[in-house]
Amino acid sequence: METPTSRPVTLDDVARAAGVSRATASRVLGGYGFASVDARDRVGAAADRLGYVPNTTARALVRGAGVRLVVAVSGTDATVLDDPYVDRLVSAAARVCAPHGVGVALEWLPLDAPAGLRRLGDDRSVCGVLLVNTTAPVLDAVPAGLRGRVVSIGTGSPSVPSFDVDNAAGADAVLRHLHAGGRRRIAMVTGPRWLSCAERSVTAYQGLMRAAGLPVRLVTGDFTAARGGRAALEALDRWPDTDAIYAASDATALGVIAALRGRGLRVPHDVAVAGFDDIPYAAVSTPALTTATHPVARIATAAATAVLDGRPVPPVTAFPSTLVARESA
Amino acid sequence: METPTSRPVTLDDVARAAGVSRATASRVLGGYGFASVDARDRVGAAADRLGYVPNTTARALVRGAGVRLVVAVSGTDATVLDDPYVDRLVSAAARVCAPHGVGVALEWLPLDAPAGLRRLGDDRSVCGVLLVNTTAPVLDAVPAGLRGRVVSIGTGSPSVPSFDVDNAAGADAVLRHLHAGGRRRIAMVTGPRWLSCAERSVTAYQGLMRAAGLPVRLVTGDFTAARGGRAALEALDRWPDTDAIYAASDATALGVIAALRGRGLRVPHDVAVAGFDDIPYAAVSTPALTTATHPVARIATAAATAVLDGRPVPPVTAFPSTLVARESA
DNA sequence: CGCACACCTGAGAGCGCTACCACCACAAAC
DNA sequence: GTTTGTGGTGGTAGCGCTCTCAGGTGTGCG
Repeated sequence: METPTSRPVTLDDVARAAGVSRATASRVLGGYGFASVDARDRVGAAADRLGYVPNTTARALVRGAGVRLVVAVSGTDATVLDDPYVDRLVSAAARVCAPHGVGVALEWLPLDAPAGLRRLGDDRSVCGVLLVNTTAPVLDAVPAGLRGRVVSIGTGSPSVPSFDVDNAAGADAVLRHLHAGGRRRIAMVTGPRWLSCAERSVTAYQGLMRAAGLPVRLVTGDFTAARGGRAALEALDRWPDTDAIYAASDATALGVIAALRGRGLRVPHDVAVAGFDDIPYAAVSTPALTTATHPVARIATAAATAVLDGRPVPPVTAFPSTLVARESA
Repeated sequence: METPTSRPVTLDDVARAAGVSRATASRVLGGYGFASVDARDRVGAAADRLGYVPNTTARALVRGAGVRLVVAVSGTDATVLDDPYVDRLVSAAARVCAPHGVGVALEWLPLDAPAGLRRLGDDRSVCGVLLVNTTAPVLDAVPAGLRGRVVSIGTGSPSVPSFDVDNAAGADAVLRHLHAGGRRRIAMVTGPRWLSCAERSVTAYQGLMRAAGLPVRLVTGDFTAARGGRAALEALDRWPDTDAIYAASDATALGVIAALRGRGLRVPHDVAVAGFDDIPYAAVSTPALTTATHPVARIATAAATAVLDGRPVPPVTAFPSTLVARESA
């Protein structure tokens, strides 16, 4: 297939073997400009024979294109990177980027130092940024040079298009289901309060409760199961007659169920529990978790594709969230 | 901080601003070779003032270094990429690679066409490969040019170092716990049978059962919850007196528990269930899952660091797995 | 026949950077 | 005085590729 020397096959080698100039070989392999059928055949054959693989790095350098897509996750500390949600985002992005010769990097963007975005904007090896857990300060810190190369997974801004699940619709569907099931004293375990996109479901919850003349019972969570459990107990202590708990994430909901069980409360008999995300484990939990879908992989795929394409994107792309009614509520 | 022109700041700009040659600026910023204190100061100041960020792409090109680390997951079809295990691997790798200016790509390596590795070996933009779900054909397909740049997460070979959890020890710990709890008719739901590293726990199971004079009851799973549930029912149909099920993964175990519940069987009263991995949801499942730890992030971090460093690595690095006894067994 | 207008080609100038090499200054050793 | 360093520096040749540009060769048309 290739010469015994370990030197990698370059475009020059292919051109020489095909008896054409490097320029012609580049045109054929790059699929642009003119090239005769003869040249096309010869170059193609030579490339196959030599096992030529274009050097993405050199190509990126001359084209001024980037080779990395950075997933920048905001948060108070680096533990935000431990979230399975981030794992799914990164993984889906890495899958989309692979055929383009682009790799994905994962970074924590401290909430109080969003200036780190400057560096990303000045780094020509970065072809785009996926902002996760966006907040207003982060959006403000996006340098002009990054415009068109950055999208947000969550809340966006006029200059930063956003991709996210329709949080409000999902919350709405779940809460209506709870209400339809006869629940009237519904508490909510929120996500982190500084996270603007998570606040949408809080707003939806508040709106629905007020409209129905029901009490608003908010306890703060952070999307994790452990915190969800503690939050549930806190809610129970403050409002012992609570008959349903809506958790901002399935992980939280699972923690809530475990805590409830610890208190000797039956789900859904005593307290109904519903989550958000429809993670794989929701279907096999005990009881099976009622929740709303959150197409994380699809969102990440769309966001990464948008940056990779570089074409203008509508300011907001909301992915529908639908109810998945199971046993827990 | 920088000129109003959108042209990115290059090393030339810094050198000019500092009144030195590009070579000197490169030495200072690269931290190699000689440079007077004066030159060091001037270049450093100029770089700061101009907001210089080195172009990783150019650096990689001239150094012949790669800019991507490819996570190549073998499997019968592309659904292997949907596994949360892969998500964690990719995410951890992306975190380690980020400071090095390296991005992570995720690819499916068809089990029957491991020749895809050739391409990765010839691609100079690839600085390394993380083989996941390795099998003998995959290891055989690793081209010589990739030696030293590829490591396996799972089983390795003389030329491909491996990083993995100590599957046998984990299985051993869990099974001994089951045995100590009085269980004698222990079935096992395996991982995919073609996956050599997963077979280690099967071997451990078989060895332990035979040594204890207990029946070997194997049903095939694929690490997913859905398949785990079906496998559990299959085991129950074949051996109705089964009093414990050891699942090769926590996801499987969760599926097993759900299926058992569907049959009206109580866990652990009627059938004890244990898993492997200690995923976050294991602690909050109902009942809380007994399992053995699997430090996925640490493994991926070590593997990625190894390829990034390029230093020789011991052929096998086994990460300990310890029992986490909870309620389910 | 000349002219336009295709189609096709190769030379060559970089992309931004590293690293090799030659060179200079100065000091210590012979 | 010459030699041998040793710290410090700049010139410059590339890394492998793309893409502009100048220059072909044909064909159709006035």
